[in-house]
Amino acid sequence: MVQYQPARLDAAFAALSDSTRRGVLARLGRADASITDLAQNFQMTLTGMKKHVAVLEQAGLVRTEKVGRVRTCRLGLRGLEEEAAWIERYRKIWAERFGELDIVVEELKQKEKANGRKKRG
Amino acid sequence: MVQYQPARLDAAFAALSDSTRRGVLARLGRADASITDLAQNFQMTLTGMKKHVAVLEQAGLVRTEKVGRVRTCRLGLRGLEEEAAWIERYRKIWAERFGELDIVVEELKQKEKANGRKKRG
DNA sequence: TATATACTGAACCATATGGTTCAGTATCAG
DNA sequence: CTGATACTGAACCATATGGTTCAGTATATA
Repeated sequence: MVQYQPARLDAAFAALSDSTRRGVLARLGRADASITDLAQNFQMTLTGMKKHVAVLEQAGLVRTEKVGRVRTCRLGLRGLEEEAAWIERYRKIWAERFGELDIVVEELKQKEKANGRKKRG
Repeated sequence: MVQYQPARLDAAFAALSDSTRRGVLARLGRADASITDLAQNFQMTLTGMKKHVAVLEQAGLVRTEKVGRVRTCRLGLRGLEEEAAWIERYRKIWAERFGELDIVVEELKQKEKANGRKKRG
């Protein structure tokens, strides 16, 4: 059983609720970047970008390290396991509640392709 | 390819960033409820709960209908497909970037069990 | 040493959020 | 008609958010 830590989920979902921050995550997925890099990339002041990075850092999604003048930003050590788990749980509830199993089915199709015959036979 | 609508993701993730609202979704997953029900359930004024419901409604996660005096709240017509897709995409990037493929592997295990032989052979 | 670069912190601003109270309006029960 | 119930809207409050500018500090470069 996954144990949900409310404050953690709060922080992560809040961090993800801003398109600039989602963009920063995508950007850092391609390569590490300095605050200056990110600020230029998203057309924002250094100070503004610093704040976004701080939000991502507090949510554990980004970590940073300052060497000399430059603070390098990288993807954080944790992924989005809890968040994914929460959402998946919701999606199952939702699908059950509506009896519209399309979504779940679509997801399971690949598995079914493989295992389906067992049941069919 | 999934097309991401920033404003929609903003609204949904923002809606999910509050534990009361996540609780409301879980609650509505079990059964429809009135504003009064929810307010009692989460120890809050009607007005306060109304606002939370409004946030969820705007994000498309809840829909409501007023009959007589009572506004009944139900799960919305859309699930969290986009949000799940965004998170899964991030998780893949994250896993690739770290070379720690455990997460992806764990997810793909079932599929691989099925399709693996094709590649192996 | 002088200058440019990279960040940082404080202060400010407008708006949003999460909650409240209070004063309604609308509906249902008798 | 009377009263209770269920919601609604306005107003208020404290705090957070997303951004800015401005004035630093620290580091690299010439």
